[in-house]
Amino acid sequence: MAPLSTDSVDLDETPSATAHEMVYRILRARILEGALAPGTALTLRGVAEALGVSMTPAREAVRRLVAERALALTETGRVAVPIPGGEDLDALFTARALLEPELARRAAGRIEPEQLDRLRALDAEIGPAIERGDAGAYVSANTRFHSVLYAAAEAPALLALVESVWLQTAPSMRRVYAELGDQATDVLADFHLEALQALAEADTDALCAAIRADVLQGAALLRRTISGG
Amino acid sequence: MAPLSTDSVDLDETPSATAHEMVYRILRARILEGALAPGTALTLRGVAEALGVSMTPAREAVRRLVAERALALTETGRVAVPIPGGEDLDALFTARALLEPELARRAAGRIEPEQLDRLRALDAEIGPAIERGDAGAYVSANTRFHSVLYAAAEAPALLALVESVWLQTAPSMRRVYAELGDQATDVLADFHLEALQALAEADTDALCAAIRADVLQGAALLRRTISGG
DNA sequence: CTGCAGATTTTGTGATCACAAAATACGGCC
DNA sequence: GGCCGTATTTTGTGATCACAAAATCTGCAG
Repeated sequence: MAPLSTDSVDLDETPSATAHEMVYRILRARILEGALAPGTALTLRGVAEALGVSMTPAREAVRRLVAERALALTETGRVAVPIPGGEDLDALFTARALLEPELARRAAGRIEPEQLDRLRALDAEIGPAIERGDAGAYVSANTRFHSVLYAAAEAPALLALVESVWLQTAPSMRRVYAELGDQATDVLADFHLEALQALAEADTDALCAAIRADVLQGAALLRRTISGG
Repeated sequence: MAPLSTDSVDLDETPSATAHEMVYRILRARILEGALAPGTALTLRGVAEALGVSMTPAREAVRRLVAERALALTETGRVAVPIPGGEDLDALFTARALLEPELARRAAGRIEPEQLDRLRALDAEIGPAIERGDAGAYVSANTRFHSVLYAAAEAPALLALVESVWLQTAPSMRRVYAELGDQATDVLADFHLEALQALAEADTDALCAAIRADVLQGAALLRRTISGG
């Protein structure tokens, strides 16, 4: 139960002060940055103790993540970070490739200059994260880049679908980028820059293409890492 | 709390005998057939009493459905069937139009003759349901048709995404078909028949087209009903 | 009849407990 | 040393309770 702490969770946007929501946010953030490796086992009492709450809110937060497929139950009711197979990951990236360009399309018309600045700032975080080999920071910043962009789409139902997919792929992607190490700079084309340029020029089609390429690059990278070992 | 009963829920495929799972299945089935109108309020104690369990499993089942966006929380923590706006429904049908052809594509190659027979049987249920004006039975059979087809795709991650969308659209669609009444026979083209034929001929592209047309027809119908009143 | 202030009831939240099943640890046996 | 059966511990499940906030009801004043 080591990798659970309250720091680095965005407590600013915490409208609800309920315990189970706090537990949910912390666990979710840990999963999204890949801090919980695939296969990691969790226990309700462990989560509860680590976060200083009783079993009830821990249970609710964990079960919520199970419903979002971020966690999975064994046949006997135990909780663990799922280990998606190659086919599962293929399906998940297919979903991303279908849904994210649509979200980008909807975001293109509504994005505010302020949010565009935030995107630039997030993109600027990514390079350094790669260079210092911090896979967690990389995956995290990468996710937030997409998240901020899609928030502008004002399509919460679509965003929820995509976020469920992210939760399922993040633990595996963390491993991929960790194994990549310093080769990352060579292998990864920066489609985020293309996306930013397309946004600045209000070129919706180019934006969608950049996002799609970004997703497909992730899928290809994953496939390579799985088959290559 | 009237429209909650244990009958007509498929208890055959009930591997888990936990109380919260039973509650979840019953509520889910009710939502999918549109038995709970948009805006319907639920209470944890009400659900618990109606189904003969304590608050704990009722809470877990309800919160699970909230996580799947089938139910929604008000700002004060109350639970209700959400009332999606026109833009929400548009986004949800866009997601269906993107994801379901992909599921159909994957199902095309793997479907067994036995499952094809089940599809035909389900399709045969739909006509009579329309004629006797049973919107609930129609929506339910329709959903099961798609569900059985996509189950053959063996892509649980994709199926889960689509099922979450169904849960969000079903209450609204029930209203649409109910208002349609006996006009349904005239308005609704039977794309399921086209899909079945494409499956029999192993024509994957035709199957995807039929599924896509089926989804888009639903979207158009919904738009018409919303604007028309 | 309408509007509002207070009392009452309803409702979600979280803690605690008992229980059964599963996982683990232990010890003896071959 | 390896293996299996038993005892212990761990763990999820579900029930019950206390509490606070929200919603509803009640009755009075205008």
